[in-house]
Amino acid sequence: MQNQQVLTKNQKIVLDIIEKSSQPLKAYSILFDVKKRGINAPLQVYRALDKLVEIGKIHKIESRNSFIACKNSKCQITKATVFSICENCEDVKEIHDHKLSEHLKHYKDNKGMKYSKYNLEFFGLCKRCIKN
Amino acid sequence: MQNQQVLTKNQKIVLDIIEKSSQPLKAYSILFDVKKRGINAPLQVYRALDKLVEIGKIHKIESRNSFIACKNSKCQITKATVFSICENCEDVKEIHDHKLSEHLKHYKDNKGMKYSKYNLEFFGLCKRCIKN
DNA sequence: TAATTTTTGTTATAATATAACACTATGTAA
DNA sequence: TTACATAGTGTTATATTATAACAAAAATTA
Ligand SMILES: [Zn+2]
Ligand SMILES: [Zn+2]
Ligand SMILES: [Zn+2]
Ligand SMILES: [Zn+2]
Repeated sequence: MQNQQVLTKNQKIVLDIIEKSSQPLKAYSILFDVKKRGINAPLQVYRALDKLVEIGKIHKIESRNSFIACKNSKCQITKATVFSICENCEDVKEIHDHKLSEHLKHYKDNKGMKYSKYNLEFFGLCKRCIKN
Repeated sequence: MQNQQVLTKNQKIVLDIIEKSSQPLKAYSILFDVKKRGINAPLQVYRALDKLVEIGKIHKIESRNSFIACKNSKCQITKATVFSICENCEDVKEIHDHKLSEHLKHYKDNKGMKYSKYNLEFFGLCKRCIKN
């Protein structure tokens, strides 16, 4: 039931802001946006973010310290994420590639480690930025 | 010649500390360690770190905001990195897996993006931590 | 030499994230 | 219902990570 969880007021407010954005948002930019809705302190935002990441509603883009909504219900179970990031315009998209996911999910190293999660970030130039 | 570059004094000091550590180090912990060697300010450390990352001598572990020395000369060209991170003891190892690297290097999405770089972080439990 | 670029040292500050504590709401079990 | 446990809230303060701005020194180049 983890991914059908009832969200609290603050969690809903923060998720709402992130879902309405096409691009990843930073914690303090979210804080700025939600001040008119009664959230006043960083910690209130970070707590909501932590929970939303935990239940898979959003993902953290580690290299950018920012947060993006997940549109794929499968992520909420797998905690396996792949992103494409344009280094020029900072456009970020989540990649859902079944073959790639399977490959990574089943990856085994020779050190006897047991993996439960992965995060892959591709960097480059998006179509639009290549042209310019 | 990028990866045979002559390092400056500060860059050498910082690289030396990181290479002597088996585990990733954080910028301010590096700063603490190098104070006896004449480096006094965060910026001096961050500047050295930036350069060392740029030339591939070290990598940043994005999810941990820490830095680890690279032992594989190939990384210095490819900017393609894979890490395994134990979520219990925080042990980090760089993974060099030719097949995986090739797979990722040649990955193409359907959005027309041109990738020049990637970073993959696997999370789980290391052999030792599984037993305990 | 002079001009240019890179690195340095320094102070200050920005941006990102968590600790600690008292309190409130919600769920679960006598 | 009461008691207890769990999770979330609001708040203040603080820790951690990272960069801006500027003047001076060193290294590179022409
Ligand atoms: Zn997702
Ligand atoms: Zn772009
Ligand atoms: Zn490497
Ligand atoms: Zn471990």
